[in-house]
Amino acid sequence: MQADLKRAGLKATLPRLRILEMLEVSPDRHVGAEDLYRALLAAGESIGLATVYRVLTQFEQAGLVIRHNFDSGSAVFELAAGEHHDHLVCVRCGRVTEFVDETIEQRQRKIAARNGFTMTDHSLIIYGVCSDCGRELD
Amino acid sequence: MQADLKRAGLKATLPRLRILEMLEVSPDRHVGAEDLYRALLAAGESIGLATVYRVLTQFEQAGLVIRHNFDSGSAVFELAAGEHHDHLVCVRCGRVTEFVDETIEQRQRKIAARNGFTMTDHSLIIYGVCSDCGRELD
DNA sequence: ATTCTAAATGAGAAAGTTTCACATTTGCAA
DNA sequence: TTGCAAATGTGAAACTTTCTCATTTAGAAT
Repeated sequence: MQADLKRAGLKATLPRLRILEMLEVSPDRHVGAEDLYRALLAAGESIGLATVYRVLTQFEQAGLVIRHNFDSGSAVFELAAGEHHDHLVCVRCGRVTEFVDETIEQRQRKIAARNGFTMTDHSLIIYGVCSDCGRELD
Repeated sequence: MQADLKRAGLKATLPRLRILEMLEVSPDRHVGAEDLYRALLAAGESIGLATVYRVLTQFEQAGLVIRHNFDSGSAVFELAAGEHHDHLVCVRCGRVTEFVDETIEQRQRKIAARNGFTMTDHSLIIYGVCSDCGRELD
């Protein structure tokens, strides 16, 4: 925990520990900065919103979290545990499901190469209506 | 031109015509609302920024343009001419290249189905360094 | 343990993007 | 032409994110 931060070259400060903790404990793996901030307040911590943004950006740079720009307008963050994956986002309830598809991964690499790009990252988001929300539409 | 708007159920007003025109003429197919606004001013039009946003949103809803949320923080818009495609974005110069890959399209549909999602849309962005920018790195 | 210093934080201001409200204007049908 | 609903321009407002800077804190060196 503290070690994760040290390894990332970051001082183990209280706000950083709390934010990391919150990300690990959070019911949804994908949370916005504002949500995280409110959750911290609700948990009795007093951490400034600016710190939340700062720390999330540092975590991103350190590879501890991943920032996603879903269609919502504001970014969501996810603990970078485990391997790379892509996302299915429900346009009704916002539910996020993760998936991996090696075929797509391969083709992306090919496409980048074919176009002379050195791929640094990629983002695949499938938007749709999840099974729960689809059922509600009688 | 006027017909495109009528067909979309939108009155053929001057601002809408100018914005559509600008999108067709624009050197990059992918432009931000602010850029578009400044281009209109530069062209001697006096169209409010709010109108640009409003009209772009209407065009999006009418299927005339597509809104993308690249990593830049603000949205970019693209004329919805031609068929669906995905994007390669250069993280250095911002250059956008389009591509289509039927294999990826198919697998996406499969993945959505397998997860009980009714796919409404999707967004695949490959980030990387384009050939020009790669060359500059000595 | 104490002290010291660079780094980190909190608070609020500020910047950037997008939307809203409302008085005025405009497209279009009668 | 005229009338009216729809659209626009302006500026304010909402929202997300970053910045500034005085104060606090983690951790290294005593």
